[in-house]
Amino acid sequence: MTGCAGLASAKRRVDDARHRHIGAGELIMREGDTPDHFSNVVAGVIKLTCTFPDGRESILGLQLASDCLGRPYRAVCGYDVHAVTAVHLCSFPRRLFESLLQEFPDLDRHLFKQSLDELDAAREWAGVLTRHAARERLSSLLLIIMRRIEAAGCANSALAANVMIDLPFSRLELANYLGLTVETVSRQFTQLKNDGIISLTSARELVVLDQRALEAAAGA
Amino acid sequence: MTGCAGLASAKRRVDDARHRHIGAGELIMREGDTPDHFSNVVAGVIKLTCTFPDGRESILGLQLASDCLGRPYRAVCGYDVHAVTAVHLCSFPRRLFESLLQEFPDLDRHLFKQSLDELDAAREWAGVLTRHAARERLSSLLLIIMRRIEAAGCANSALAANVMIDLPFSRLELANYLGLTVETVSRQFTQLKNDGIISLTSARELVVLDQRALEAAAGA
DNA sequence: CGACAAGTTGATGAGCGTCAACACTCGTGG
DNA sequence: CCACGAGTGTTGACGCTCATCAACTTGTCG
Repeated sequence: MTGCAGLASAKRRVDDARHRHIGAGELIMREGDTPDHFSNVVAGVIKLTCTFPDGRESILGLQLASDCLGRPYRAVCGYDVHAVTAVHLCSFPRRLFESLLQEFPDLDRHLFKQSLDELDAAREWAGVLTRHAARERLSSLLLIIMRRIEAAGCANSALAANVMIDLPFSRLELANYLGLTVETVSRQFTQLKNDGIISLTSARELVVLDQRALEAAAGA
Repeated sequence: MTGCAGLASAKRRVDDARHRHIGAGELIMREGDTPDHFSNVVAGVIKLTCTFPDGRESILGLQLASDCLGRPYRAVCGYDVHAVTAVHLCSFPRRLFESLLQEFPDLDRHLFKQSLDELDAAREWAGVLTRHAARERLSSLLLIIMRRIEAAGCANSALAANVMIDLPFSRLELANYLGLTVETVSRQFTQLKNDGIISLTSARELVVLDQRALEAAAGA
């Protein structure tokens, strides 16, 4: 994974790129905002959420390292954006960024490709959410997180050894992402544990003991 | 809505564009295919689905008129593609299309913008699916279809008059899209009818009598 | 008219939401 | 060092919603 290589090289040529550090839980953008900056996620986890009139919050998607925040050709933001963990951003003024896009077609193409990948991910997630069973949903999410960890490049995971996952999410966030309640999420965790599929070292730290079984539990 | 204006103008300059007509229910692409054509949807409704080992099918997304089928920078298809209604496509050989993209930056930008809109739609849909109640889900879907009908340009709907919806989907397809069963979908329809919110003239034809109430039922 | 698919309705049970009590962690202050 | 409290996670009991299975109705095409 070369990540946002085009962006990075363009960045070096531009003085105006600003680094921003954001604490865990902080609000980055609100629905309806028209941010004047375009950012690249350097580190951390970001959640895109919407809040319903009844107070429930849904997590619509995530942005991880090398993902982009904000978009060309569209100013307004369609959802709330929060930092889940501490986040490190690299920001460009909007106008500068759009001129960069014209100057560097490769950059434009890279962003296009990346947004198509995000589209795939969003649709895959919609597919997970159509599966009713709580166990299936949680297992699917764990597998997706696992894959992203692998993609991030820890070579040892290719050994099919037991993979350790450090969850960036609270139980409530998991529930909001899965369309379940905290209690149900918790119960599914202990069930997966009792079935010997995972091992919980702490609330946010777990080890996948049996990947095959986890995939079976995900129903795919 | 000018639709795929750039594509259309490019099309006129190209002999190789082929028109394809596909019957309702036919398979257009299978997951894993590497189609050698890139198509623009002229008319009809297309569903993107995936089938799970247990036989259940999920609808991941839809493509309507002016949407595109196939994508630049990625050959393999991640899901099955079926015609829901009769479909009219306008297809370009893949290589030709990719050279067109370089020749016409406007076209590239248009497709980029469109894919970002699709990303928004996919995330919005994920948000709907996190809401548990069957009534909320079906109401949300009806509203989304309504909006798309309006966007397609029937001026009279702006009058807030009763909107007629001609569903392209069977009950089973609705169920697969909503993550519910046929029976539950059917029950929700009759409940919305009994509540005076909609009126069912036939299984696939309904009138929205009270849009406000439908929005309330959607929970947003 | 008959046969098959599609849709509706009913009865029943399982799974998840809800409410409530309890356990654990962490930080603060006596 | 322990006491206390707030925040977070877990477990239990119960009710409601939706999936399941089944019967029936409607529509469509030969």
